[in-house]
Amino acid sequence: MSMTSAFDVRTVANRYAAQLLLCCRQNPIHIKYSMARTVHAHMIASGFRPRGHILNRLIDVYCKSSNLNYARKLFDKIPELDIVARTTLVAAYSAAGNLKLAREVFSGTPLSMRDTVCYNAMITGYSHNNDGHAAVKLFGDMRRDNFRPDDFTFTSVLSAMALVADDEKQCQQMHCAVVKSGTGFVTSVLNALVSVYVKCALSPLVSPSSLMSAARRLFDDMSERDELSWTTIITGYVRINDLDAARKFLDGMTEKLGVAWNAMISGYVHHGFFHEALQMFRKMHLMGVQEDEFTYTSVISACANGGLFKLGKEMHAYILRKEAEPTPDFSLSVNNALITLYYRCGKVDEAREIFNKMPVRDIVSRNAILSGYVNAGRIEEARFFFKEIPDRSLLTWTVMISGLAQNGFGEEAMKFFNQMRLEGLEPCDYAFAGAITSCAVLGALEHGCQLHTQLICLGHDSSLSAGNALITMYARCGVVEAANCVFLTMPYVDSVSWNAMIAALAQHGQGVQAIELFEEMLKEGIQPDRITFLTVLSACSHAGLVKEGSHYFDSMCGSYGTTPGEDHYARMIDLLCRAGKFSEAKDLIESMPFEPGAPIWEALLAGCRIHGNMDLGIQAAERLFELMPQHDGTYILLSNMYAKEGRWLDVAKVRKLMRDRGIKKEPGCSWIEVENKVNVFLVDDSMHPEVQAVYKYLEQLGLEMRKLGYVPDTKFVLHDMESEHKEYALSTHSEKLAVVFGLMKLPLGATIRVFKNLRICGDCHNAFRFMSKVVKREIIVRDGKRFHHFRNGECSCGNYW
DNA sequence: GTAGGGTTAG
Repeated sequence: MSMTSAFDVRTVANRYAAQLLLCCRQNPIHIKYSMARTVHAHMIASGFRPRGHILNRLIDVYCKSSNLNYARKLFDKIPELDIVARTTLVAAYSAAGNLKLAREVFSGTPLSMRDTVCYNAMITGYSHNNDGHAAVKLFGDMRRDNFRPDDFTFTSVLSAMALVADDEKQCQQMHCAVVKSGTGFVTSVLNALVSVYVKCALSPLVSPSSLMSAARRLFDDMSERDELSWTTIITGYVRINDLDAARKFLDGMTEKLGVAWNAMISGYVHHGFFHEALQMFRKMHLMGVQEDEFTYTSVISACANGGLFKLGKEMHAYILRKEAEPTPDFSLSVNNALITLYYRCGKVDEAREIFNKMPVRDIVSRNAILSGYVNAGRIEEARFFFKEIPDRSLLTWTVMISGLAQNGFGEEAMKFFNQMRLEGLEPCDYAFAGAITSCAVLGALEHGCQLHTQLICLGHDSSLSAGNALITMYARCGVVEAANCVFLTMPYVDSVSWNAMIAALAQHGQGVQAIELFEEMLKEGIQPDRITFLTVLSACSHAGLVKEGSHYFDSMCGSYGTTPGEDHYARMIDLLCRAGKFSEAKDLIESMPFEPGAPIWEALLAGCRIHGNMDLGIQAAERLFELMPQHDGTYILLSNMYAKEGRWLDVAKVRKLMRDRGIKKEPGCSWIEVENKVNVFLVDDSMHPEVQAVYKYLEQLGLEMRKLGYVPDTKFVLHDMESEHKEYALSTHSEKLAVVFGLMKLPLGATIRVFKNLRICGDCHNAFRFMSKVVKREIIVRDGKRFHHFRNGECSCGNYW
């Protein structure tokens, strides 16, 4: 082999260096990566060993392409890596989020080789990966080992401290160290110090204003200030919720710094002052302050959160005009905000169109689209989209879990929650809220309680969203007291919490208490929303409070400026019909500002069923058949109306109609928890030993009841015309099997909780009322969205039946 | 070879 001259080596090295430089210029990272790999392959083929800045550049590109394993294979084994290469590796590994690798390289560097810069890189690594404590500790080690911290060190360690500092003493100690080190005049160090004070101002242990004034004094004494100095003070005021001080500070600024204005605008958005945020933007525009993607994202988010869709669209048009050729960075954040704007105003397809056109997308874009599908109830698309997301974040899972739960897919939501944990993600309070909601949907009280315990253990018990989910869960599982306990012990509540608690009382027949709670809510100055009114109207309906219901319905448009929607009208019709006030119900329907739709007729039919108002009921059913001929609920309501009057031939006609029109009687399934074991009942399982046992018990019970003289007077026993077991006292719906199973297993006085995947029908309702009296147990049945509580022959429920 | 902020998803 011929000796290569020094001259040749230099030429080759220069050529490679030039090639690498070329491929690193203005290319997306994956292109840089593949170009660098090609150059590298040439080096290997020609026997050239990269060193010095060529090696560093290669390391940089490989690491940034997040192909860490490949980078490791190439570089970790090189024994003679110099301190510069090692520092590059440390910085690159930690920038890619892999602290473990960074630490390995750092620890593998002997003390004699280390310098301040490599400590700085490691401290920054910790700081970037949110490990403030480790950064501060390494800073201590560094000083112990006699390395002199410089201005870079202080800037990094202070920004790490801003993650964890929570008392004034720590701030002052660091302040002293800065002064002693002689870096106390460096702007970046002082900025970082100010932000530590600002962070401390948020700690519950201190007085925010005193820490904030310390930060402000530091700022006032600075000899040189840059953009960041101003911005830090503004965000400080914003964070301690002193928006006026922030605004005053900004107004006093002589320089026109876009970043500072951005901080102010986002502060307003954060605290819900959307109009103020937009006003700031207008002023900024008029004064000619530089706008950028941060400005636009905040402003669009103000429109999205404030429901100002028209303005939002105008902003969209304005941005398109202004930024003819946006950079990928610009369009990423702005488009993400736009996606949110569009799906929030119900235009998921427009949002998706923006997503499709985006040059670069990230996890935020994907999560936003996923939320769009979920919020629109387009679960099938959400499932598909979720599957295609490669880099699922905690939020991705959370959106999916709560989306499934809210759309009634409780079991699937639970599966996702468990899967997420299996993949090593620790659920946040929102994820818990989703899982708890799925327990509410399933009526899984035991599981819900377990989640409640875990929530407390993980310190999420003061969470608003989890608390709201717990109220609903306990209420849906029949434990109103627990719901109330959660409501009373929550540190912060919002209108959702109030709504949930009012609904909890209403669902359990405590209509009067529900109204009282509503009045209390008004006294506390909480603005009722459309959901509140829906809940209050159904509370009135269940408690038979016609006068109060009408009053609240009227006050909705009057005092609270909300327009009643079709659902509100439907509740009013329900209220009036339950009270037998059919002519008033008819008047109300005629006075409606829109054509009555299905919910209105359904409420009317249900009311007619209760009072046996056949003519009107049949009219309502006819309208429903026109509007939605395939909806099984209408047929069930109608047949129950006939059944109640003993018109069995008409019942049979309705059943025939159902068969003729191909409306399937869905296979019902019920389940009951006894001694922590879940027992599932399907009507089709008649040969199952457990079901056989139930039949046997049922037979005995039937005999007993006949002996007591109950059976001959009860029409419901014969109602299920298709049952093979009609000779028994109770016909064989799955929920009845479950209840009877409960009677067999649970002692007198116990509460039997049954959950059903379909609506329970009229004869079951009668049967349970009757059973709760005869067998002296409380029976709680949950079906779909409704709740039935049977006690001593009475039923309180949020239900038409 | 190393540093500091303002934004977007529930």
